[in-house]
Amino acid sequence: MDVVSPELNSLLPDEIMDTEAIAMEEELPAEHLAAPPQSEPEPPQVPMETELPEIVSLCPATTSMQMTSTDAQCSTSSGTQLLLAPSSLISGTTTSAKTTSPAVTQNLPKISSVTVPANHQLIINKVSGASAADGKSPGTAVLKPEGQKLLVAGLSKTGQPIMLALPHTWNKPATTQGTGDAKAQPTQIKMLTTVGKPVIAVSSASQLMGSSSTLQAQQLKTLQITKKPPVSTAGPMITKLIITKALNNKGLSSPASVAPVVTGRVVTQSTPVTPPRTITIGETSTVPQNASGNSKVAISPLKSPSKTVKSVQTVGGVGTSQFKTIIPFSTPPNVQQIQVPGSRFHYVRLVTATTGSSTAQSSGSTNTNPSIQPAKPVMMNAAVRMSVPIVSAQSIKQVVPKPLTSAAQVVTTSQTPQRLIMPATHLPQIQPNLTNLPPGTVLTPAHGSGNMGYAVLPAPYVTQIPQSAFVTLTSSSTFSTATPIQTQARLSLNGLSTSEATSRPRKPCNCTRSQCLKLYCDCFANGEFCNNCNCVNCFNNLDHESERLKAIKSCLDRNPVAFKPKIGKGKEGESDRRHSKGCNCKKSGCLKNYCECYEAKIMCSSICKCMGCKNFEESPERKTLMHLADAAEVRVQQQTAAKTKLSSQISDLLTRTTPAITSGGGKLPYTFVTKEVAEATCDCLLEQAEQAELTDQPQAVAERLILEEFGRCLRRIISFAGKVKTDCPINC
DNA sequence: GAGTTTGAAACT
DNA sequence: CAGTTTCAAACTC
Repeated sequence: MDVVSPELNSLLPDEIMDTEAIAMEEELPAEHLAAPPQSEPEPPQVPMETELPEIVSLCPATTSMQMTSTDAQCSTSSGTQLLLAPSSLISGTTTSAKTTSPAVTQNLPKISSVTVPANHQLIINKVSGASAADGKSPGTAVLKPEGQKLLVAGLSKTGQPIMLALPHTWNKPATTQGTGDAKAQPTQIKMLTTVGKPVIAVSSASQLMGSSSTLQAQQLKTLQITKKPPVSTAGPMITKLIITKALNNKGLSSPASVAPVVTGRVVTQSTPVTPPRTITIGETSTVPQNASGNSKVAISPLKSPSKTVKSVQTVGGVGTSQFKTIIPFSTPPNVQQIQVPGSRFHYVRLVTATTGSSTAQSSGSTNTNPSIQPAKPVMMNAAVRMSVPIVSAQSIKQVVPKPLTSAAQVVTTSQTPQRLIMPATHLPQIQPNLTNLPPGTVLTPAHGSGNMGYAVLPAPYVTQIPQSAFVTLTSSSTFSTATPIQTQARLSLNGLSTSEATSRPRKPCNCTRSQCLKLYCDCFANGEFCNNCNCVNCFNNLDHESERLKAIKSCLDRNPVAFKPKIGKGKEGESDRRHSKGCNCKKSGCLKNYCECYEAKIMCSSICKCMGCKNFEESPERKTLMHLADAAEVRVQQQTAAKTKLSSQISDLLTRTTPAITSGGGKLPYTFVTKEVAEATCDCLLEQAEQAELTDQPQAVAERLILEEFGRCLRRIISFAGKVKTDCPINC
C-alpha cells in the first residue's frame, strides 16, 4: 500500500489532492497518513510499494538528449507512442525508486522503448545492459539511478501495477550530476490514468542554466497513490499512480522566472473503458552549456474521451500553466511565433537553427551520439513548455524544420497531434519574463545588442513571413483552459487572426517624449511597432531594437504583467470581464474613456479605487450612456449597410444593364437610378435624418446633413456611371 | 486644431 | 506604499 505523507500532500496541487483524497478514501488506511514527514531536500520516505511487481525505468540518464529516435520512443500497440527524452541533468531524490522496490539498482540496463499494449501491459525492451543481473523478468526493468525522470503507473497483463519510477537521485538540487552546473531540472509529468487504461503524458525538461542563472533546482517528490478500481474481469485492477511534484524552492510567485516543474493532475476513472489514449512524452534536454539555455519539453494535451478526463494539467513553477504557440516559419526557417492563450500577445521568435558549435556542447551530459544535432534548442523559458496541440500532423510535418524532427524531438501518436519540441535558444536577458513579453513579440538576433541577443518585433511584422507550423508552448497558467479548439482556432489564424491583423489598424500614437518606449505609448504597450504614427523621436522600431528590448525589460521589471491584458476574467466562475487592477478614477465618474474600465466596456469592480463611480450595473448614467452608445453603434451599422447595399446594387445594375442602355455612346447617369438604387439612397438619407435627430441637431443642420448625404449618393451613382463609360466603351 | 482635463505610468 | 511628476489620450471649445 502506498502512502502519501502529509507533507507531500501539502505540496501537491489541488488537482492532485483531489485525486489523492479519493485514493485515500478508498485505499489508504489511516496509518498511512502518518507517514513521517521528510525535510527538504530529501524527499519523504514513501513507504515501500510492496505490491509493486514491475518498476520500469525509462530513458536512462546516459542517453542524453541526443538519443536516437528509437531510444526515445515508447509505443503502444494502439499506436500510442511515447517519446521519452533522456534526462542527463536531473538529479534529485526520488524515494519511489529507492525505497519502493529492490528492483531499483544501480545498474539499469539501457532501455530503448516501452511498449504498452492495449491491455496496458507495460513492457520494457532492454537493448543493452545486463538484464540477467537484475534478476527481473522480461518486461521488467530496474531503475537506473541517474537520469530517470519518469514515473508511470499502469497495469500489467496480470493486473499488477506497473511503475515507472524515478531514480532516487532525481531532482536533487543539481550539483552532483555529471553536468556540473545544472541548477534546475524541471520535469513535467502528466498522468492520466483510468483503471485498466493508464494514460500518461510525461514530459520532462532538464535544463542547463548558464553560470549566471539563478534558478533554483526543483525539488521533486514522488507520490504513490493506489487506487483500486471496481472489480473487473481482468482481475484486480490496481492502478498505482506516482505523482511527481516539483518543489520550487524559489520564485513560486514569479511564473516567468520559474523553471517548469512538475506537476501532475492525476485522473482516475472508475470504469475501465476508455479507448486507447495517446501518450506523448517529449523532452529536449540538450542546451549548450555556454548558452545558458534551458531545456524544453513538449507536452500535448492528451487526446482522450472528454467525459472521462477530469483534466491533465501541467503546471509551471507557480502552479499555473499557459499555452503558447510557437510558429516556425519556413522562411526564414527559424521563426517561431508564440501565442499566449487568452491574450493577444504573439510571441514570435526567430531562432537560429544552431546545429553548429553552440549546440555541440551538450551541457556536460553524456552525449553519446554527436552525429545527431537537433536543431537546437532554444531555451525559451524555464517556465515554458512547448507542444503542438491541435495542428494536424501533416501540417506540422510540412513545416517543421528538419532539424527539429531529429533527435527525439517529435512524438507522434496515431490518435493525437504530433508533439513537437522546438529548438530553443536562450534568452539571456528577458528570459525570465518571456511569458510576459509584449504582444507581438518577435525575438530575433539583435545585431550589436550585446548580450541582449534578441530583438523584439511586433507580430504584424512577422505575419508577412511565410509560416507553416505551430507549436504550443505551455507556460504557466492556463494549460487546462487552453482547449484544443481554442488553440486550433488560434493556430488557424496564425496566432493573429487575419481579420484582426488586417482590419485592426492601431490608432497612431502621438508620443513626443517617451520615445514610444513607455507604456504611455499604446503601440508599445500593445507590443507593436509604431507604424504610421505621429510620434516624435520614436524608438519603437527595428532600428532601435536594443533600446526597445531594454525598455521592455524595464517595464517587466516594474511590473511583470505589464504587457498582459488588463482586462481579464474575473474570479473563477465569473464570466464577466474585469480589470485586473481596477481603475483609479476620481473625476470622470468612470463614465469617460479616461476610465480604463469604461473604455473596455466593463463595469467597475470591487478592486477599483475610483471615486464617485457611476460605472456600475444599476447606474442610470451608465445606462443612458450605454443606450446612446448602442444606438450610435446601430446607426453606424445601418448606415454602413445601406451604403454597402447602395454600392452593390449600383454595381449589379451596371452589370445587368450596361449593354442595353446606351445613349450616344454612354449611359446617362439617371439610367442607373433604379428602384433598388433609389431605395438604398433613401436608406442612407433616413439614417442621416435619424442620426441628426438623435443628436438633437437643429432642423437646418439635419436638412443639411441629409442633403449632403444625398449628394454623396448622387456622386456615387455618377461615379459608377462614369466608370462604366470608361471601362466599357464598347458595350456602352 | 489648440488648449484643457484626466488618469495611468513613472518617478521619488 | 504614498505622494508627486510625467505623459499621452480623451475631451472641450
